[in-house]
Amino acid sequence: MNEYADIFKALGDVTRLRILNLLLQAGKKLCVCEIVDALHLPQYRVSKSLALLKNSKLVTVAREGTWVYYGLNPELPPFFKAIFSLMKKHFQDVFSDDAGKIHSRLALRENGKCVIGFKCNEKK
Amino acid sequence: MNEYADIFKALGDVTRLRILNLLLQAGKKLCVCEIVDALHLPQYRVSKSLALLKNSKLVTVAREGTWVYYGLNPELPPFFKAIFSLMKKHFQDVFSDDAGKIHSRLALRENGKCVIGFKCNEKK
DNA sequence: TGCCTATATGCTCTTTTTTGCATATAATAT
DNA sequence: ATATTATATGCAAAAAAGAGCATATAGGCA
Repeated sequence: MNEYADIFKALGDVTRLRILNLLLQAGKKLCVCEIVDALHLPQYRVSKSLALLKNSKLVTVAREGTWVYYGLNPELPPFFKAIFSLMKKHFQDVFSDDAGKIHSRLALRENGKCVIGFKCNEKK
Repeated sequence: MNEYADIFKALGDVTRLRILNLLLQAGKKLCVCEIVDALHLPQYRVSKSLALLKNSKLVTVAREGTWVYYGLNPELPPFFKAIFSLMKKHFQDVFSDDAGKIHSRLALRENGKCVIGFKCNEKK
């Protein structure tokens, strides 16, 4: 199909937008349980959204032991890098709760690493 | 759902992206037959894409007699205006044929108005 | 080895989107 | 009216996306 359409399609979903926003606002790689906890969404849903974002090359993955960290792909074409910086700026207000939650969650890290699982089992 | 996700979804389709690109590169309102001609797509497909873009508030419509002109919505929120200017810049290369075609088509206008229908009946 | 925790994925059901065709509407001219 | 041209839209089939649940995999540790 078309590279640009595909990426816009990947952006056309609230869960995925919220995940990307977390990564943007946190400014660092996040592990899956941190995202699950911040978004209050079922784990399988977060994992599936992350899988799609990874297929679209928007995020990259790095496993560290049991934990898996996702980060924004630093090798994105300039066009989408520009869109990401727009999102970073504008989404602060749109998903403001999420940003707060991820920051409290990040405060629980030890030596910069996630050491707890997710406490949130809410089905939304 | 979510305003941003909805608009990204509207951008997640090649036909719609190509239409928006025409509007961006032309810098003026275009009538449906001009778009059909430039994109070499069936008329119903262009009309349906335009209808969706209109529902997403990305474009506006103005009928002038038999002809209907579509233009970029000047009242978009700043976030999407910014995305549009990114698209205008970057899509010049991506859909370069389209831009050439719409310019030759626009050369056929008289007094700034479209005076011919579409000559292209191609099914792709 | 076996168990626990973190994460991924297969499967099914449901909902949305896309595609194509045929037809409807709208405006103009005869 | 009727015909013609421009545009929109209803409908049905096909394809794709989303939601939920259950289960699989993978790594760490007893």
